[in-house]
Amino acid sequence: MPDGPILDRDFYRRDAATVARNILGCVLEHDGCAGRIVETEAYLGKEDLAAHSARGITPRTRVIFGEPGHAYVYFIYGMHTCLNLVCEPAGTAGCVLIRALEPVAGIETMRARRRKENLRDLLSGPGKLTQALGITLAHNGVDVTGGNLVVRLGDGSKFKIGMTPRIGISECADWPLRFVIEGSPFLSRP
DNA sequence: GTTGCGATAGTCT
DNA sequence: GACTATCGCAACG
Repeated sequence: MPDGPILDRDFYRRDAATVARNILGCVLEHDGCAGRIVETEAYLGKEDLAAHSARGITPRTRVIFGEPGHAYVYFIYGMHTCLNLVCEPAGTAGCVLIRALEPVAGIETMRARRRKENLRDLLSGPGKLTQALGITLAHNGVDVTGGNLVVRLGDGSKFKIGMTPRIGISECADWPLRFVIEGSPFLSRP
C-alpha cells in the first residue's frame, strides 16, 4: 500500500487549476483500493459557466462553496457518480474533477466491482473510478485530509504534464483546464 | 480501431 | 420538461 503523507488542507486552499496540476502523480486511496492520479480537470468559480457552481449556491452545490479538502460527489446521466475535490478558501467556489487513475492497490477488489479484467478498464474515466473504488453519493462532503478516503503524496517520480480542453462540456469548451500525465496508458482519452 | 446511440434519474427552469 | 463534467456495446471498416 502507498505510505506517503496525506495532503493537508492548505494544499487544497488554492485555485483549482493549480491544485489540478499539482495533484497529478498523487495517490487516491479508499478502503484498501488505491490509484495514482493521471488525469484531472479544474472547475472554477463564477466566470466558469461549465462549472456546477456557476449559478450560485443550491442544495447540490453547497459543498463546493465550503471548506477546501472535502469531496464533492455528484450523480450524472442517471447512472454514474463523479468525484471532485473542493479547492479555494471557504466561501469561494472551485473544485478539481478526478478523471482517471492508474491502478496501484486493491486490484482484485476493483476487478470484481467493475466486472472487467483489463487494468486499463478499471479506472480510466470519472464514472469508472468511483465504481471501482466504491465511492458513492454517501461520500459527498466527507473530509479527504483524514478518514478512509484520502489523497497521499506520490513517490516523486518525474513525468511530463499535458494541458487540453475539458471533456464532455459545451460551455467554455476551449479553456485548457484538463491536465494529464503525458503518455500514461490509463487516461480516459489520449 | 472508430463512430453512433440508448440507458436512466437528479437538478433546476 | 430539458439538460447533463458518462459508459458500454453494436455496427461498421
